Amino acid sequence: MPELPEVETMRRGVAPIIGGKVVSAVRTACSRKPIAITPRIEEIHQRLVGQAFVDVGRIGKRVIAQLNDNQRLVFEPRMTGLVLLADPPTTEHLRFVLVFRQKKRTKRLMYWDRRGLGNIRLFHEEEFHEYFKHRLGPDALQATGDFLKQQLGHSQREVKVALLDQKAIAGVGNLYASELLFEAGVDPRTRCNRLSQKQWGRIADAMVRILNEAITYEGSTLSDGTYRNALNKKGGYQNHHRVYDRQGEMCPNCRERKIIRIVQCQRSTFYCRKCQKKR
DNA sequence: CATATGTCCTGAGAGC
DNA sequence: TGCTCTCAGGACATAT
Repeated sequence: MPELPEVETMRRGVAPIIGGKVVSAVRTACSRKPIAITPRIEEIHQRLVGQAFVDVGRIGKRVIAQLNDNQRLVFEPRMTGLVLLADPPTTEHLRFVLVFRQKKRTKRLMYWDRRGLGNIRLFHEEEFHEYFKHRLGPDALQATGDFLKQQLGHSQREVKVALLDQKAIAGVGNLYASELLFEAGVDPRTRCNRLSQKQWGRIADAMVRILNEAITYEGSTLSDGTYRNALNKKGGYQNHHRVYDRQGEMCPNCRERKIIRIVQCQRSTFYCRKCQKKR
């Protein structure tokens, strides 16, 4: 499930290769029910062919490829989407292909998505800013304690649930929410409006630290093996998770209590009762 | 307005 | 073996 570190890894893999490249063709490629692509593929083809990519950026869990006429092509992988340069895990779930023809060799940027819950959107510049203005908060790597407190400090939601709200802060998903709250020593069930300034500071610090650490390992490839970097290689951070999917194991911090699993908003949360106490 | 729930989708794994 | 059922969860639509 690509969250910020996985999407950043895809971005880093793709950026140096497609920067400056001119699009020669756009294709959909899938026998399955098509994923959401906006606008229609014919219009995307007409608007992209002949344009060059000038930058590949990211906000939260989206890859944002910018063209020289300021259009933005946005990939949102959601659960199982991958942005790839190398051949995908299966040809069956390949959904979208950009072709770059150079002198001799042809390069491709592919979007592969097993479950097909992701989407691709092409925006004009103003359209892009308008669309995300009320949908996405600042990127989670920019988090500070003051900002999180200002955004979420009055919410009555449990903090782990609130951290998944992309309008407040963009990039934290279910896996890294558990990991960063463990790092911060905060009980995931604590209501946001019960958290102290100091705790918000610890949460922000842990957020930036954990996400960056996961980026250095190129993200987490879980037991289903779905997530891959742009070259179709597995990430390595799953071997460094402290709590995620480790219920029943001893807490790596106190080594006294076992990690437990609870459910919040129909999603799994993992934490240590001793190391993550309220207040 | 804030918060909670249902929905999409596929494949892995459990249970019989 | 082979079937059916449940579950995983990101973001949005709809309900409370």
